[in-house]
Amino acid sequence: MESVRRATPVSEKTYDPHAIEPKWQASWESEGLYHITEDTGRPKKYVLEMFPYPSGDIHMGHVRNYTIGDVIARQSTMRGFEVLHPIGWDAFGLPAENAAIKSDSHPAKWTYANIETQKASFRRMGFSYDWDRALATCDVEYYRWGQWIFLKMWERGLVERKSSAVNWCPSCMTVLANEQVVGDGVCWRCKTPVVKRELEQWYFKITDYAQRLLDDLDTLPGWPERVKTMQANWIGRSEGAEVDFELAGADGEPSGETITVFTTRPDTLFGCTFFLLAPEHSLVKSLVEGTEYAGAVQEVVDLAAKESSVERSMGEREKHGAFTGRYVVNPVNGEKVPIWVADYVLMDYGTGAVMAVPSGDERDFEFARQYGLPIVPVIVPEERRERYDSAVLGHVPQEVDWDEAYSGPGVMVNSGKFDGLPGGKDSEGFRAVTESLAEQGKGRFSVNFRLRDWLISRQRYWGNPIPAIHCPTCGLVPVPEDQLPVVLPMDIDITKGQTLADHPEFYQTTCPRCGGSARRETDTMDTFTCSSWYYLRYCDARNDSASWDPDKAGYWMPVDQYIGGIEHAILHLLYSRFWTKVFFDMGLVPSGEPFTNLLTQGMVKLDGSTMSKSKGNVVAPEDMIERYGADALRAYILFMAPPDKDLEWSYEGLDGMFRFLGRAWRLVTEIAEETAGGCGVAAAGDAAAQKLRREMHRVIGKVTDDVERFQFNTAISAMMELVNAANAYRGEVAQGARDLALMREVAVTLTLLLAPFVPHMAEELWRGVLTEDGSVHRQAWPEFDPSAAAAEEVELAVQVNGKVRGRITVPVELDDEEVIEIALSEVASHVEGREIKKVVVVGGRLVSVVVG
RNA sequence: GGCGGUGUAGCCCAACUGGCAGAGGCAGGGGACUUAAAAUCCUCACAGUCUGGGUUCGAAUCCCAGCACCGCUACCA
Repeated sequence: MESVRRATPVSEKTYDPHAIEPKWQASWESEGLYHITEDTGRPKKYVLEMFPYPSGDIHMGHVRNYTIGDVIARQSTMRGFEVLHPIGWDAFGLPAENAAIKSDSHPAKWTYANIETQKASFRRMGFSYDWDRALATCDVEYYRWGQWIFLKMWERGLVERKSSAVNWCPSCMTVLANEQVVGDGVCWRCKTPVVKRELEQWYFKITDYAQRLLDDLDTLPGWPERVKTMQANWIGRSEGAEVDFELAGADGEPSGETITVFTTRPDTLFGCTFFLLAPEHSLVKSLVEGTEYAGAVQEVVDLAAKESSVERSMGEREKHGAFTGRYVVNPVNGEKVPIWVADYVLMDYGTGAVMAVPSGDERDFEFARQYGLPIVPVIVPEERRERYDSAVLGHVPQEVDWDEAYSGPGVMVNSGKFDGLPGGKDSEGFRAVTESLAEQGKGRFSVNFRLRDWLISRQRYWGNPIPAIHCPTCGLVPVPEDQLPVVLPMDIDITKGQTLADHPEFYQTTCPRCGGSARRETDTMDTFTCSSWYYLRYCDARNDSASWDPDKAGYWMPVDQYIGGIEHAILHLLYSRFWTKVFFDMGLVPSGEPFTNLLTQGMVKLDGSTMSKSKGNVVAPEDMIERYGADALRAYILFMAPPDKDLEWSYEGLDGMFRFLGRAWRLVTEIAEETAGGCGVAAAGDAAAQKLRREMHRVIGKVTDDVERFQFNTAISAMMELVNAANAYRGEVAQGARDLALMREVAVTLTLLLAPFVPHMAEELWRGVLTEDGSVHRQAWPEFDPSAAAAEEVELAVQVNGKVRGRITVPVELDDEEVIEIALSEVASHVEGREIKKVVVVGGRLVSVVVG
């Protein structure tokens, strides 16, 4: 093959991102290229990335998140959709307060300065946002509608103020929702161990929606399975029964008082050999007061209180318990069961009381062994029944020769009239025992959820004020709608750690109901309330008379593609689903689910660990933009790995991406020069041209398909192949003999395919180099023509007993029988004299011959 | 402990969901161009898919049993 290498190019216009990127960013903005409206007649698509917290400079995680969204948005536009692609800032929150304290500034100043910094970075990245819809949740024009929503929730009975043991972060000096206590019992934001405090707080009754939140996960096929699993686990639905145990008085006689427990295994009730109360249970004190048991019980209570304030250790914790000296009566057999206090019983799950069945429950088993309590087998595998059945033994065994509890299915023994029934989760015995209890009024089928109400009040300044007033005569009074917004005052001395509770001008007010003097609520709302509806505000961001116009939400919602980090699998994504269901019930949105499809992107790592300032292993996006330009960074972060997988940063790889962009640039510019004098008419072309044309169409198909499946890494590699194929063609066919029309088509196609990935470079190639009209980002996506991609001949491998013994090249239109004939003659020497048992033809791939 | 993910060339990653293990890139070797270097271009080698079984004409892909690493979760009755 003759190597027809160009000499020094005629034009020395090399790829220079620093010249073209700012130019097009300014141009797009002045043209209003990304400003969108509702009434275009094109189908809508809502592409959304989780909005950032304005923490300062952007990091690689942002780059990845927003680049993925930008490619989807841009390609969707080219494919004919009217695309809503907005951005904003989740701007309330504690870091602003902390930073302000440190720098003797104001949270607002810090926040808005950071927003400007990030905005500039996003512009430099070339993201196609409709800036006219940008918002910050700390803008009063935004948060006033959060207050309005709060009032609507209140009207609907979804707001509650109640006292209970709550999570308190001593570092953030505020309470936290359960979802915000992460990992090993630490604060989601500052990682400080959380302590329990009994406090009166504001809640949203998300538990009212527990069943719907669980059920509707099934309506989300476009969500990753693991996110749905995590949410289902968090909601934690358990089917079981409530069982009422009557408390025996101190004299041992029935007291008439009952304690109800929740159990998922009512079939094991006959094996209940002790009864447990959580240390925090309200009955504990009265049961032991003045008795010889008080001391030991108090020790357990004190230990538990200390435990929860100490960082919990990994793995199993040792169990502690003490007998109270009192008994309950087992409703199925009237037996007296001792009541113990145990620190493995949680006050905030179920009723805080547990029927302990050591033979069937791992924890109870351990506790029984530790304190020498009896273990009565009640569910045993059928084949071992005789060893434990009182009907055989003549007495009820009080001990088992087991190393662990048996919680699997089996047959009921030592259970009175239920003996012989199958036992286990959701078994016949499970139902029979519960029904029997129900008949006597001592129990009932019941469903229990792990999910608890969402604690939304925060004792912090930089948040959305809760629109409520405490009136000494009227009690809790909502701020009337026409008195909204409750404006967050700016004149606060944050360096002294002041909050609204230190601001009399704010909290001194009058009761809207009776006119008397009253105190305004000084807590602010959890920042997750702000992020629970921002995607709706984008639909109608400048509305100053409503949170949003339901018609506009009806047009854009639900979000077609949502993109963000897995860390919000429960937090933000659960809260947003909850609010959307409330809005749906209010008729404000068209669907009960906010996000139809969810893509959770992986982390960006360096040397195997996540980048973080504290580890000092951060690669700053701004530095990379400065060196290689935004386009190379965008393309590279997509090229390294599929979007949902973690990726390992490599500087060398970015070099390679920059080289590729340079090659693509050179290819298009050289073709532009070569075809500057006209292209002539497209000819049938020689073999080389045909090959290039096929390759071009194959790549169109591949890139289209890959973008649809979010396989941006392979989409980019396909574009590399197209560049390689075009260069091979130019190496093969001498200048003057080339098919100019085809080359021009390749250059145009490549530019269009590149456009969503490297928007600045593609725009410069389109308008500047190829001198085409309009913006490349308003062009139609290249049409894939399968027939143009199809080859006339295919090469097939011929296998004999699984080994490749030859190759044949056949016209694609040959039928299987003809292919087999050619294949057999190709491998005749391997088949000769042996019996052909089977021949398999895999179209376009291979022929497999099986011989005896 | 529970749930989930990943394991393919020195490295990052592909493989039409059962069909010849390699598309692309990085790093490496060789070459062209250059007085030289950089840049650029051409070219080459390298693994039999974590291990052990099984199903199949055929397994990276499906099944079973393990191993390793990484997430999330965890006394939820």
